[in-house]
Amino acid sequence: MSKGTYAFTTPIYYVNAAPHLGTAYTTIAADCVARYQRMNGYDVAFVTGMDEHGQKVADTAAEKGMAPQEWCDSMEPAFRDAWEMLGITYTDFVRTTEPRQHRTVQKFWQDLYDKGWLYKGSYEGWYCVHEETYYAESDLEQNEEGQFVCPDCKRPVQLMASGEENWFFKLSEFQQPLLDFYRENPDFIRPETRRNEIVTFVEGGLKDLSISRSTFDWGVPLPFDEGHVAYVWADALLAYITGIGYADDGERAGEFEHRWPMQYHFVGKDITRFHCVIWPAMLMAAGLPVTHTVFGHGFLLTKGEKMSKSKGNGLQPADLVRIFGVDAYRYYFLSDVQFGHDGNISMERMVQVYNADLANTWGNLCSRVFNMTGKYFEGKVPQAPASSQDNPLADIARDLYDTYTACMNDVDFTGAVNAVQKLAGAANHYVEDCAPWNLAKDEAKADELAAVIYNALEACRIIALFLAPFMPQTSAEAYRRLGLDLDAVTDLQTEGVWGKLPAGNDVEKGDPLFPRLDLDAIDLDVE
RNA sequence: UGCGGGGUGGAGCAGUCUGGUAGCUCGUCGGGCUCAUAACCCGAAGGUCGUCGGUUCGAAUCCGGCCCCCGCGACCA
Repeated sequence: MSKGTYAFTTPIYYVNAAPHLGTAYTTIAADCVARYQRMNGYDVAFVTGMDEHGQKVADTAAEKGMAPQEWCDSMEPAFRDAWEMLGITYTDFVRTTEPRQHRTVQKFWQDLYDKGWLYKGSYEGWYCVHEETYYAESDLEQNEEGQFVCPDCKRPVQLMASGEENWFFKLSEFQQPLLDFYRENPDFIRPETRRNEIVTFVEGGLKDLSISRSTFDWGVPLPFDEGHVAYVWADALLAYITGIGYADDGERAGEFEHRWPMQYHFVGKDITRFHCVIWPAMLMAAGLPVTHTVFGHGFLLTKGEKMSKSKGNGLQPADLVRIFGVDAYRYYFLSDVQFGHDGNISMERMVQVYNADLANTWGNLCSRVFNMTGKYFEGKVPQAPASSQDNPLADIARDLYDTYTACMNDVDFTGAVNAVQKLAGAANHYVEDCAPWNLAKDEAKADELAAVIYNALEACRIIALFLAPFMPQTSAEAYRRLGLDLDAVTDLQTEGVWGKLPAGNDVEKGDPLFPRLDLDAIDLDVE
């Protein structure tokens, strides 16, 4: 039945930071794709997880008086619960401390070792613990006390004793192969501005990458040199393949070969470099195909600034879910922020979008149409006269699948939502034009009334259907009120055809799907 | 210094790649309807598209100069 596999990931989130609006944003976007592709008949693999290794994690655990594993375990519920709250339908949650991830990391790097892509060397450089990266002295900055500090995080760096040896991956040999790859696969890095950045960076030359650490042991030991553990990125990136069964000889044997390469890695724009340079080079070295597309989305900004708690604008996902509900939360971030661009978000805007799009347009459409069905047809979908196929809503609905699909395949969530909302707007318009409340006063116009109500109901069904990847709960509820089951949908295209709503179905008015909100009445209580 | 993003009616954005009467949501003003969540529908006002110059029959869109804002610091996508 399946059209094939469709696999993608969010980043494997760093364990030291609980989920926030940013991580939730990436994850919601991925979930929207997951739900969409399932409705399209694909067998979806959606991998997320937690990145738990590295010195910073060990240090944090020590500060808390915990063993590293204990600290990581204590963070898992924060992620699992957040994703459950947001309705995230991941298919695998990979923790980098799991035995299967150890198997992946060891198998992968052993393979690259065997293939001659690694060598042991020392690095004459300065090391920043926070960034877990070495810097050349010429790249360093100095603080007020004259200390050398990390150019990225401004923290003091340590001079690593010469003779300290690490394993290096011959990344520099991939400069040309990567540039060729970018040229031949223009969709590999999206959006385009991100792509240009990466190309410029790689054209500037690549240094070999230190992929091991021997100064601490909180990581996966390299099988060919047990005194070294894998560098965090040499570990975390591989969680993507662990999540689809790489190095699994048990019940998931063969899954990796079936699902790789993936369609997408959805990442924040700050980590596109790791995904667009190091990761494809690692895969090329292993002789594996490269993920089709890395999408580096933008940041969410409040009042034009990056979000932060220290500036007092640290909205938490749970706060917004409490106020708006999970569906409106998802809808707002996916529809109002162009995926790929930075987006300004605010409570004012959220309330505005909620009231305009959800309460007034979509929710109210359901209310008025379902209510009239109750009033004029005893709560049953009227039999549509043959002529009802010919109406302005059917015309719009006919083109909707193509428009919507083109947007969704391009991860243009805003465009997809706008296409659906056009039908909702047209339906409100249509009801106004046809004025069923007048038709109901004239028995000679019973057929016309039936046609109008049927068409309006059918528009509601189709809107609910196409909004389902964005707002799964309310779409399922709208379907239920129409006497249908959204879970039974297996093919969006056929389900989206006009006229599928069966006459005679019971229609339930129900409470408003999206009660209007008053900004002034909202208890922010965010601090 | 450097790298990147951006400056479009009161607010937030789209349009810029592939030049051709400036579009959307909200807000404002006037009108209509009554099925509906003070919702819905119609109409109107409001922009020399940061700035200077160039190319062109024609530029928000292409080219060059300049000005301003933001990110590349922080719990972080």
